[in-house]
Amino acid sequence: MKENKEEQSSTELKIFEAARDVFQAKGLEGTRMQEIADRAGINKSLLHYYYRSKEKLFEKVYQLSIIRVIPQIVSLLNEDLPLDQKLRNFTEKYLEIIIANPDIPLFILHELNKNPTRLKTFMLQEVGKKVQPFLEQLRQESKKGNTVDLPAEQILVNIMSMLIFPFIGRPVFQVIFDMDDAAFEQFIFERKRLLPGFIVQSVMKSNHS
Amino acid sequence: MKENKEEQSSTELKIFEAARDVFQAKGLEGTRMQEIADRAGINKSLLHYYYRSKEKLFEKVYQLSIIRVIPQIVSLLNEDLPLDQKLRNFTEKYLEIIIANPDIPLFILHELNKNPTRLKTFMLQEVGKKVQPFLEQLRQESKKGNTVDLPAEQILVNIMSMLIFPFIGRPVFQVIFDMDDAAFEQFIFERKRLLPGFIVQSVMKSNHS
DNA sequence: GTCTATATAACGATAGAC
DNA sequence: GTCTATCGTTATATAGAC
Repeated sequence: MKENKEEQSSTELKIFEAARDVFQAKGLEGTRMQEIADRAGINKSLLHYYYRSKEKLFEKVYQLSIIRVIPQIVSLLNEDLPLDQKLRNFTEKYLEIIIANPDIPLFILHELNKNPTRLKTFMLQEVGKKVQPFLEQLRQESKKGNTVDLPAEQILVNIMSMLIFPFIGRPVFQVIFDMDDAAFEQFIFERKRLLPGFIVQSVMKSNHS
Repeated sequence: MKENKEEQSSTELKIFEAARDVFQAKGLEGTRMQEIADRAGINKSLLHYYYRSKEKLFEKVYQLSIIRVIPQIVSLLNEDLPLDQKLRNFTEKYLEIIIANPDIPLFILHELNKNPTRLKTFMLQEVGKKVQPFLEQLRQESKKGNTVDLPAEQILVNIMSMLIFPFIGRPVFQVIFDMDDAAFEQFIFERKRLLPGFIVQSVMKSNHS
């Protein structure tokens, strides 16, 4: 019962955090063990003492990056709420999660596209099962004529796209819209305020127009 | 007048195409010159004969990957059409472009996030200028009360997100929805049919409900 | 546990024969 | 132009002192 993550030696934790930062910024192949050591303020060989190899260290970082993000999403989709409230709630909360971890989506998806076997599929399959009730809820509301006439999967992809892509495409949008960093953060802040309503409005058929 | 790209020796072209495939699949740092040589069916040193260094070869591939995609988009946004038709047209055509080049978005965005100075900003600034008239058109229609009440930039980000992200997130969606490759392509085919209508419906206020 | 020093392998790049 | 052989560097990883 004392095997919490907090039990790791301070050094091991420092290494992990340094590795997470560098890996997320530069990817597996772009990362140098030396840079991780420097950032952690320790010697290079200590990396191997705690985590046998670069690959093993990366794997730890990668798995935990996913685990930190996925379960929160799933739980948001399974709350017992009417569809419009759930959409609003999900959009707001998910944006908060991603604002706190803006580099994770590109990190996960880049490595996953390079190496599709990296992700233990059972993790995502678990997510798949948890998402089914939400898709079913969408289908039920669709039958009742309460939503736009679109397959549930397409609707979910639309929502996830609008939530995640702005952070992946950030450097492009900043140039096109001529925004500095502060302006882009303002843009995201505005988005957090406006997107929930837009998504609800796009997905639900308003009954009072 | 004989400086067309087709004038390159067959070897030079083979190298370029091999490099493009490998770079797009594995990124700059993940790519080995040996792998490019193997795929091109030639010797490693020939790579340096035609393109001095790995960095220079990558730069060529990267610039041309962008040039192949960007101008088409811009032209679609500048056609002289009423907003709803333009949205429909843009969505359809852009999906065709991206279906033909599904790996390019992640390739561009990953390298751009790692190295924001890589992209000659003037290229994107050019895009920015070309996009302004479209944003202006959105604002005009918004004033007339014809569109959803959202800043033009937010609307454009929503559209680009729904167009591009499904291809970047493909491996995740395939597992969550339990799709094999054929099923996913069917999903995209369905999307091409349904998305234009959804976008128009989401952005434009229908006047006859 | 943490360091210094070194082994080992891989990669980009070049020299030189043909 | 294209090849073989090799250089010089850098990266991961290990050995061994403290």
